[in-house]
Parts: sequence; C-alpha cells; structure tokens
Amino acid sequence: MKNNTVSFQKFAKRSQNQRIILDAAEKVFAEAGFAGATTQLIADVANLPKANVHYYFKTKQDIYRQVVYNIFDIWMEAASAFDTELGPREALSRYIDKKMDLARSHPYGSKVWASEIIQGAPIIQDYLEGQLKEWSKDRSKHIQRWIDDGEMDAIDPEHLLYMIWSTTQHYADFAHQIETLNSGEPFSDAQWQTAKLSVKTIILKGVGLSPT
Amino acid sequence: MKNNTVSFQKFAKRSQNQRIILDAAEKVFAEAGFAGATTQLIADVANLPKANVHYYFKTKQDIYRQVVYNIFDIWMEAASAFDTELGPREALSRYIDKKMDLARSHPYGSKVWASEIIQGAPIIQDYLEGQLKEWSKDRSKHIQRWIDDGEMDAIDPEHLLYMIWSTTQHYADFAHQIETLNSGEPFSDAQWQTAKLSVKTIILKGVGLSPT
DNA sequence: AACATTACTGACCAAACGGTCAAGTTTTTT
DNA sequence: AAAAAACTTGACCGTTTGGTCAGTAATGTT
Repeated sequence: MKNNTVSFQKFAKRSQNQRIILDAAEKVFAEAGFAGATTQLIADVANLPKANVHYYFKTKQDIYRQVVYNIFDIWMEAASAFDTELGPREALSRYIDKKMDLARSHPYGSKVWASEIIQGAPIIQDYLEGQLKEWSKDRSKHIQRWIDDGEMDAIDPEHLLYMIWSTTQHYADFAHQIETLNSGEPFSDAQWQTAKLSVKTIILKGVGLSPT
Repeated sequence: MKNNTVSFQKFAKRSQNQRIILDAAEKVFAEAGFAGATTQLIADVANLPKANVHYYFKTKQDIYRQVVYNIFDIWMEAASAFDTELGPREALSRYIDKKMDLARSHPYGSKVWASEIIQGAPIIQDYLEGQLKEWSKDRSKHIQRWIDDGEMDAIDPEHLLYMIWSTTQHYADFAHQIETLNSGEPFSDAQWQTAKLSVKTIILKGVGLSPT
C-alpha cells in the first residue's frame, strides 16, 4: 500500500481514529441522547464500519464517558479564566466571555453535558462532587470577599455562578430554539457580539459593577 | 364488582388513566430521554401492564407528544404573567416569579422540554415557529417601547428574554447539579426564596430597574 | 336479562440493538 | 523476508424493544 504515510504516524493512528470517533459520537449523543445514539449511527458519521468503532472502544458507555470527560475538562480549563486576582469586574467579565466562546465553539459538548445532568449525572457524578464542587466553593468564597469589601452588591455567590452558567450555556443548548426565533438563521458574528455584551452588561450591572 | 364507583366516572375513567400514564411518562422521559424511555418502564411507573398503556396511547411518540404539549401549554399560560400593562418592573418581576415557581413545581416537564429542544425540537417545532415566536416578538416590542420611553436600560429585548428563560429553567433542568453542590440536599423553602430573589435582583438591576 | 361497549391483559412477534468473532489486510519490528 | 503486532470488517448472535392481538372481564344501555 501507499508508503507516503510516514512512520511518525505509527502511534498517531490509534488516537487519530479515536478522535474521529469521539467527534462523531459527540454530535450523535448531542442530537439523539445516550440511548438514542446507536453505535451504527456513530460509525456512519465517523465513516467507519461499526466493528471498527468497537475495536477502539469496548462499549458505547466507554465512548460516552470519554465525550463527557472531554467537555468537562474543557470547561474546567476555561474556569481558570475566572481569575480572582483580577478583581470582580475583570474576573467575571472574562469568565463570561470565555463561556460564551465555548457555547459557540463546543455546542455539541454543551448539549451532551446538559443531557447528562438532566438525567441525573449517572456518569459524571464523581466529577461534580469533586472538581466542580471544589472550584465553585472556592470561587464563591472569593466573591463573598468582594462583597464583604464593598466591591460589589450582596448577592448569593452560588446563584451568581448559576446565572452565569445558565445564561451562557443556554446559547449552546437552546441554539435550535434561538435559531427558530431568529428567522431560522444561526447567529451571525455581530449577533454573537450582541449576545455576549447583553449578558455581560446585565450581569455585571446586576451585581453592582459597571461594565468594562 | 364494587358499586361505590359512581356513574359520573363513566367518562372520567379514560382521561383519568391517561393522566396517570402521562404523569408517569413525564418522569420517565425526563430521566431517560425519549429513546431511553421504554414503554415497559412507563407502564411500571404507572403501575399498569404495558398492553394497557398501548390501549390508551397508540405509540410511544403519541405519549411523548402529549407530555411535551402539556408543558408548553403550562408555560404559555404562565407567560401571560408577563403583563405589559403593569410596566417593566412589575411585569418582569412577576414573570420571573412565575417561571421560578414552575421550575419548582414542574421539574420533569422542564427537563423533557430541554431535551426536546436540545435534540432539535423534532416534535414541537411548529409551536416554536407559531405561538412562541409570536409571543416573544410581541413582548420584545413592549420591552423596546419601555427602553424608548427611558423606563429601562437599552438592552436587546430578546437577550433579556433568553436570560430569564435560561436562569429560571436552570433551577429545574440542572437541579441535580445544584443539589450536588448543595451537599446533596434539595433546596429548602428558604433556599428557593433566596434563589428567586437573587435572580430577580440581578436581572432587574441589570436592566436598570430597582427591585420591588 | 340480554346486548353492546369499553377496559384490560398475557402471550407473542418482527425489527433493531450492542457487542463478538474469525478471517483477512496492512504496518512495524526483527 | 519473515515474524509479530496492529488494524479492518462482514457476518453473526442473544437480548430488548415497540407494538399487536385474541380472549376475557367489567361496565353501561336497553
């Protein structure tokens, strides 16, 4: 066979095919849910025979697990944009920006996450109780300190976090509804800008911070 | 057989059993998704033999359709709480209150709705393009008028609506996540009060209205 | 009391599903 | 160039699924 596939791909082949499968699976899980996603459909989207999918992943649950872990990791990395050293205005502003960017760039992942939580987090429960809880408790403390220092209004920090999560992820999870109300058209760049600005403006002003 | 079941139940029997099935189905669809919800499981939760479920509903899709229509109707009725005659402060405040109440009283319906939209609204698309679009365009116009009259800040009205929808429904759809972060405990009455107040405070102040 | 209608259900079935496997091909290592 | 390892795949299988149906029981009507 062709020999122009050079040898440094030796190790790349496996992870390369896994990525193709995971990308396909993310889309299929998002659009059909865990139970509705058939391995056959994932294979079709990945353009591979079903048996080949099972060569790389033992079970459908294994694929699903990977997809959910991936989006969680991406979100936790973005969470570092919530840099409490910057002060409330910048920290919240950047975090909202980052979350809005992810809603746009990773809509399937967001949908899979939403479905997972809606169905009681059967897979990701450990992460919720561990990393997520730790992160949100920590940031809540920082927000509380800002409040105590008179830098922002007295708002229950956890509800502020929920508001940021819900509003930003809404643009991914309910994209279809938003698109329908937008004459069936997906958001343009300008509309995404407006969305970001609207969310930031309301939330920042809402907690007593003037927007940047 | 017992004759203490009086005859005015003649017509009631059918709709009564349909209600039992629909309530069971709402829960099962919420927790397992459309594909993951088996008619057997719906029957078990309804405490009926599967064949009996199929006596009242021809297909699983028919049951699902009813469940989705029901929650949509409940929401549209609540939407009338957005009474534009009241002025922005009262109208928004009451609408948020109402949506928060529904998030608490109808968590399963909210979850079914969320999953339906996430998966592209295969069933409810007509309603989105019809009733929902009409309602939101109308309310957007009223909000815009308030803005033009200087009664509130210049915020894109549709994004304000999305923010209300997302924040309020988040307390239903992501209840499991919130519960996990709340030491595994569901919200108490007091915590629901705090949630309502936090959401209202941030949004109202965020658009330039002082809370009631 | 006879009849008609509605309600109920165990047993069954074709289709679709996740997953396996043996037999092959390609690639890497020696 | 031979042996080993990794990759690929059509055919297959046991299970589960949504849905049917024939037969029965209960209820309402005359």
